Amino acid sequence: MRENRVMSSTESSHVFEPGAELARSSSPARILTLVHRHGSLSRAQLTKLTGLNRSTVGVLIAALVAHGLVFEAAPAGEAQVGRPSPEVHPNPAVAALAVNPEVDAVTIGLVGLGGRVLRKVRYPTQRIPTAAEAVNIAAAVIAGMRGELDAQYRVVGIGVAVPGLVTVADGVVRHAPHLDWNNEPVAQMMAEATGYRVRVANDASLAAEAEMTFGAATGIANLIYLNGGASGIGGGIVADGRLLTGVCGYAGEIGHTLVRSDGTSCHCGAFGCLETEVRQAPLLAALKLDAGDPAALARALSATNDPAVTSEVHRQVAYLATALRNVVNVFNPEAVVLDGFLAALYAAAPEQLLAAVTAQSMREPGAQVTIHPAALGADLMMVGAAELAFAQLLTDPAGFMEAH
Amino acid sequence: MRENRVMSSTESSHVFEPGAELARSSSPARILTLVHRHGSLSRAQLTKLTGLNRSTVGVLIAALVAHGLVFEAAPAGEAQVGRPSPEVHPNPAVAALAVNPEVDAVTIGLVGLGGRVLRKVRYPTQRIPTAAEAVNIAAAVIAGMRGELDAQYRVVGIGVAVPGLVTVADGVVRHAPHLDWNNEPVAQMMAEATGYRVRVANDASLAAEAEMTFGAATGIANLIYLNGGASGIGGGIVADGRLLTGVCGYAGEIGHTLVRSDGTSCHCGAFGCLETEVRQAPLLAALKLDAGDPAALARALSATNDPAVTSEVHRQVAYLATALRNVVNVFNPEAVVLDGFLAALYAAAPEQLLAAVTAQSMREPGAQVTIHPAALGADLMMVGAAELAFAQLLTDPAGFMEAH
DNA sequence: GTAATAAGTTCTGTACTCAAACATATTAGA
DNA sequence: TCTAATATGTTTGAGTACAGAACTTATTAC
Repeated sequence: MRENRVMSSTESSHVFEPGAELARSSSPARILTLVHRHGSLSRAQLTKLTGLNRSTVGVLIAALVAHGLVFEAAPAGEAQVGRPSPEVHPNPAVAALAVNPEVDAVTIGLVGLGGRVLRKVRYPTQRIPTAAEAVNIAAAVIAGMRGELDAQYRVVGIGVAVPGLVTVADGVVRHAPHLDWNNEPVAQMMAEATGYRVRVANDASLAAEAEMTFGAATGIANLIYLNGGASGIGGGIVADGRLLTGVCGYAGEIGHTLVRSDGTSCHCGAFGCLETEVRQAPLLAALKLDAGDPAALARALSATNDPAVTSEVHRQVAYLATALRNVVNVFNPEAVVLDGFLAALYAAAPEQLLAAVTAQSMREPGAQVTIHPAALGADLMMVGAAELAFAQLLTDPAGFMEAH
Repeated sequence: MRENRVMSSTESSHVFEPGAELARSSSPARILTLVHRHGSLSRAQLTKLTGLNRSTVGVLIAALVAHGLVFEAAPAGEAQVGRPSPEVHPNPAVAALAVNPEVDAVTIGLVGLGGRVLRKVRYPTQRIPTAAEAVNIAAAVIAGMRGELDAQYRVVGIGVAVPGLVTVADGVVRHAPHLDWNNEPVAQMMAEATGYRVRVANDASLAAEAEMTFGAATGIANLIYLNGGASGIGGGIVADGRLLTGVCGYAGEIGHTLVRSDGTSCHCGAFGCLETEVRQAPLLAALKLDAGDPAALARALSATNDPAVTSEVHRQVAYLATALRNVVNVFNPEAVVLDGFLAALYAAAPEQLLAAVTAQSMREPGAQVTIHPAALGADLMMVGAAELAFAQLLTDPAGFMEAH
């Protein structure tokens, strides 16, 4: 357990160094990552999945057990012929903190190795929080959990999911339009306020990774994730199993691609963006709802047959299809995962969306792609942000445990 | 030297297996790849670049020398203090064949390890070649070179660059609209016709990789490549140093993204694509040229001050900027490389394009991106296609040389 | 109760890599 | 011209990761 220590502002080592995960993923890393992603696997399954010799797998798991990262237990499922293979479980006491500032709340969570959300605290705010306020709220909640954390958990760090452009290397939020944050060194602020190691990234990118790792697109290596929120559309792209980041970590802004040449101008500086044409507000207005809960929206959409609503749904689905046509042609993804009100929109007119995407896309990539609603729901951001904090541990378990 | 043997159609091993390069890039692979990409490097430089111990580097280079993949020579440049470090050169006698079918010709090349084009034969065709004709032409040219190849070279295989959608895993050209090829098993056909191992991929994707490896974007890990040809616009995307392929290898079709909602319909099934709005033909028409040579086009554009030409240039640059805005927001690339008539278009109005891209893109990724004309010119496709054939050798030099 | 099966365990060999000590080829300066 | 400084190649010995073979163990099938 780590001691609760005060950090000086020069002690920058608690901001994760970029390139720390450049080290080629080692064998212990592969095993720990598999166990983390699957929740639990038998030694025999790990042997098959890694392609390593079973004697080697034995040694590696023993080391992970010695480090307290995993534990073995008797097999649970129905028995097979042959000696039973013990199941390897991730140790949920090895945990990561997740922080997700939004326009109306700051959510703080604790996520165990294996991806289970162990604690979640949503702290509503009266107005849009500043970066300093968000950090203070998170730090206060974490301070409140500190006794429990130090007694029962090994916390590997904090992952912060921010709705905006983030330079991942230094953890600076360059521009979060809806929070009105500009050049906020969130990683440093959070590290100084809590003493934990901190990494920051774009929320939709983390969501994309979480959906690939634990959600609707488990095991799919090429996927597009799009989340429709009250304030806009965020996106994340996973290609060949890796999240696309671009040079600075800004990649994935599918919400700001052209879908309508004569569209209205967008806060991003352009016009006719997906985000300006496909919005939650007109749907809620047509339905005379004011709550932004995606599930309620989906229910209301399926219940209504008001032609004004239907027409708005069709209009938005057409623009969404155009955006998807672009990304399907450019990425040849296996799946598109829709979250938030976009999932509700899809549920309201699934055939229309799929038909429009297929018609506009090039034949071959268009025939490949499938569309799914997101699966992780409320815990998505916690899991995604935690993944950010787990990354270094999963890349180099032995090195990480020795260093911390 | 491999013997000239006849292959049966069941002998499918000569189509490269997918996933063959899944093996984590080994140390000999890293050294050979560095030498191949740089043309030559001193042992001291290799030690620094790989981070390996110099004794290890010595052993590895000795093995590569023993396999005849590289050779050492006295250092050429100006001398430094200290013992001179011998330069390691790729052996150009280890070579790959490159084939590039186009609407008016089939080009066959021989490219040595290190990326130098050693031979190039352009075989013009009277009409658009069928897949069988293209394979026959290539096989005939290769048969003609066979004596020289067997005597002086070790040929690692054939890479084919096709302007169309290609399933890389099995080497089937799904759809090449301008060649009018559909579901042509080019890898298998070429393997049977020549006896060599064959891999096939999209031409623009290979060009993107070649520009990253040897051309205008050397060492840039996140780049967008766009090539404007007589028949359309092809694109390739490199993210984190790896070419994006998508699930089936169709990724990169930036030519088929929306730039104009009321644009004309495109052969791809959609409308308002970059490829339908930005075309070489109207530029040539305005200039009263009929040759499609990009260099001549660039010269003519810079020489003219005909307002009709200028207006067409401005119109096309505006649409190109819109397409670039989309990819800049989605990928956050470090560089955009423009080739073919798009390079001429850029040369004609560089400030306009850059200003429009910067204005429309989100501020942060827009500020990051630079625009470059392509550097490799005529040899680009040969180098790119050869890279496809070299891939397996570069990934596992020892294993490859033992097996072949 | 015995065979078949599947898997964990132990032991040994090999390949890769590093570090240290040593050898060598060059420049800088006395 | 000689010597020091420097950078690098070379040799040797040791450590680590991993595979493979032989052996052991726990389960099902008959």
